[in-house]
Amino acid sequence: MRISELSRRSGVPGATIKFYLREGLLPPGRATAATQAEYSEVHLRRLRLIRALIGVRGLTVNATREVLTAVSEHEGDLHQVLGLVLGARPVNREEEPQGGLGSSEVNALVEQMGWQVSAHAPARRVIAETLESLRSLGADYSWRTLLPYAELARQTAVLDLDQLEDTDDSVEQAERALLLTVLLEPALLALRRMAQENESAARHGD
Amino acid sequence: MRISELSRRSGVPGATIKFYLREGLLPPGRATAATQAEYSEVHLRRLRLIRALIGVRGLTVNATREVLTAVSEHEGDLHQVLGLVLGARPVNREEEPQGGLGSSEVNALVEQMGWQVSAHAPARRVIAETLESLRSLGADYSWRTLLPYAELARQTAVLDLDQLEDTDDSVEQAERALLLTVLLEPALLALRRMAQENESAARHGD
DNA sequence: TATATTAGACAGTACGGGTATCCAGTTGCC
DNA sequence: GGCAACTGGATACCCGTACTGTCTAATATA
Repeated sequence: MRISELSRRSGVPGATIKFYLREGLLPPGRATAATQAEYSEVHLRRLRLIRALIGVRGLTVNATREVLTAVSEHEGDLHQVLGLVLGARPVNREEEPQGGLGSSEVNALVEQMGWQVSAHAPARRVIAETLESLRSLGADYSWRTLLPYAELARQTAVLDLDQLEDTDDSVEQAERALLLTVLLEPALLALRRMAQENESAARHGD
Repeated sequence: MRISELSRRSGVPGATIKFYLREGLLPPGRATAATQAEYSEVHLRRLRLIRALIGVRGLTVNATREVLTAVSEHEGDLHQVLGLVLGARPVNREEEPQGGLGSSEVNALVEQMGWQVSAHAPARRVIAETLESLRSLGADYSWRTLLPYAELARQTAVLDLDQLEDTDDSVEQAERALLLTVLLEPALLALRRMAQENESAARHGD
């Protein structure tokens, strides 16, 4: 398959495919001559995955590359792949040393839940930041407010991991881990919003 | 309070405050002369909210303005405010007419849950898109796969709405609705990721 | 009156995510 | 073998977003 066919079958403009090749998101095709390369079904699949990560989820090109290379380097060790995927931040902001006032709250939350979570998990930052923001806005949120949410998150994670059990193929499993952890996120938020609308309607009549 | 004090107390650069004023995110101060305006605590509070929406959550300036004006126009009717807030999309893409194959799936899901959700809720699109993406990638996801997630989303929404009950002040309530629906989202995803890491560690040893 | 601020307008910047153009090399087909 | 059509790769360019810097006339402050 040449680039034009890849473009036609994926719906992605040729120029954009070249851009992804340049950026290292898509591995180069097998070169058959100086101006000719052969692309496979793997490329097509990868291309669709890239589009989903960038388009459906809002990952940046950099974040997408990091996730993809991490997954393909460690395919086989599901736990490790998950760890790498979980490290990906949707909106990359500069890495500050951390040490804010909210991080001890996160520790309390993690401890209360009995969770085993690495100390440098970006998710810790996110929660600390959110708590700090909420408080700077006057809301008296603490880690205790998040506890029931954490319990629901735990149940969600059980659902997630269940779906990874019934696959043996390591490549398949790695990709599925990606889909579950990263691609499902907008859908889960959307579910919550619909549930909120419904709950609000139920409580305040219509 | 003049702009420099507003800048100092909020930590936001003066030039950026002027930008928000220009963009209509921040209402203009009370003009005392041609080159003098007076800002209040309300401005400070609003400014912090803007920063949280743009910085912590990844809202665009446009989305932020829409949400803020919607909230301040309808403060008082919590259900309506919620509806307006829920309409805000994190990553604004152009509104296509919709009608994809996934939307009937969303209908099935909503019906099965017994939810009352408006037909034009953006969340429907998000779920339909996600389902279509997942399937184009070969995963055999259907609305049934999402059912248990929907149930957890319902429980989350109950938590959310509970927290809005114990406030009478309508302005306070509107702002709290904003915080809960919009600002809490990254934290909820972060909780899920930590729970996934923990669950993965528990299942596959360490 | 001298100095510092200020509001507001406008131009410029940095970055992300692509597009468009060009060109030499290659292929298919008569 | 000749020629149009296509290809891969490099470079330049474009557009939107979120600011940031500079300027100016008016005002405040000492």
